[in-house]
Amino acid sequence: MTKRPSYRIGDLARLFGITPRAIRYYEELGLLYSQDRNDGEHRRYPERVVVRLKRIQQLKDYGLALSEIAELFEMAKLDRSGESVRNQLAAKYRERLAEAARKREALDRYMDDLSWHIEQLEKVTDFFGCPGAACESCRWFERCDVRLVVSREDRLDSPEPGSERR
Amino acid sequence: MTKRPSYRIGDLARLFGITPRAIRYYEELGLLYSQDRNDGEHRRYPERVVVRLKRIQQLKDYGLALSEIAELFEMAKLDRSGESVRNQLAAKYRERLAEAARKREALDRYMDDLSWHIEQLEKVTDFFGCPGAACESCRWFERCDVRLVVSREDRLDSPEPGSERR
DNA sequence: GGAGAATCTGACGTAAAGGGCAATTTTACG
DNA sequence: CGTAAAATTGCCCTTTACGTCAGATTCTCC
Repeated sequence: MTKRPSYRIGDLARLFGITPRAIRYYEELGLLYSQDRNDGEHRRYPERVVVRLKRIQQLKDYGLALSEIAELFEMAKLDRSGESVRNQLAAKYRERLAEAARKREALDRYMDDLSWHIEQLEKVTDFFGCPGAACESCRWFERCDVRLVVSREDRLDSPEPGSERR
Repeated sequence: MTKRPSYRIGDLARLFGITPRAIRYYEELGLLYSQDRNDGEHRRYPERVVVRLKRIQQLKDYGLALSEIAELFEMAKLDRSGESVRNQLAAKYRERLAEAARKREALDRYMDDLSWHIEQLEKVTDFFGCPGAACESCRWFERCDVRLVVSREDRLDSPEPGSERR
């Protein structure tokens, strides 16, 4: 009967800035285990779960879904040496890293595009003439991707869709 | 009765690499309008919607939710001059840009972190001893965030949670 | 032992952007 | 005209990570 300190669900929730519901959910998914208890008794968590929760948060932050985290933990149970867990985890990390790199590039392009559009919005005086008549004199014409899809004689896009004016 | 060419839903779908369902959904959200028709008739879209769809895809790519795109279009209807639409759009874009910048920074930190963890995984031999005994001699100790939360005498986290072995 | 706080279980709800039927109709083509 | 392809409406389903009750029970503290 070692009187090791144990946590109540609310303590953990506060400690990690999450709700009890989330913790129960993790437990439901098998990411976490509370100590044995009988029906209706409040959960008690050993200190270990603090590490677990921290790890869950880490992995979550690194973009793993809870199901993936569960897999890793499952694997860890079967693999006392830690060898394949480590490999798997490293693989996942590398995967995420590559993905992050892609995202970064996309983000860069995105920002570049946004900047361009902002600039354009500031300079283009005839908003509804774009795409349309304004294209003729548009200095962005070559970069414009709307143009590609639009035939010369098309007019304004915006006002009144199928509307009454004819 | 000008016989202007009009699109069928499937044409548009193919043209934009989306499904007819998606197009109907856009229409349902008021992002798109087809020409008047009676019950059960197939939808016909004027050429204009090609521009619309292109724009929707652009805005979507730029991270706007469909609801936001709808807002913009709504605004455009009320504002023939295009002035406030332009401002609003520019504001949204700037917002997205700032957000993207934040994301980029976060992404950089994230990648840095991931790299570190990968490196660590490759070097740390005692996976389950981390955090735990291995902390004493861990060369990453200072960067470790698990340590912050773990008391000295805590042991392995991974194998067997509340388990049978004692 | 009693008040009040914390927690329990169970079930349903949410958001976003469509996906996937199914039964029926419309349209295009030869 | 007959068929086959394409569309129609309506409605429920999906995913993820919880949120949000509600009513009952348990814990803590005085």
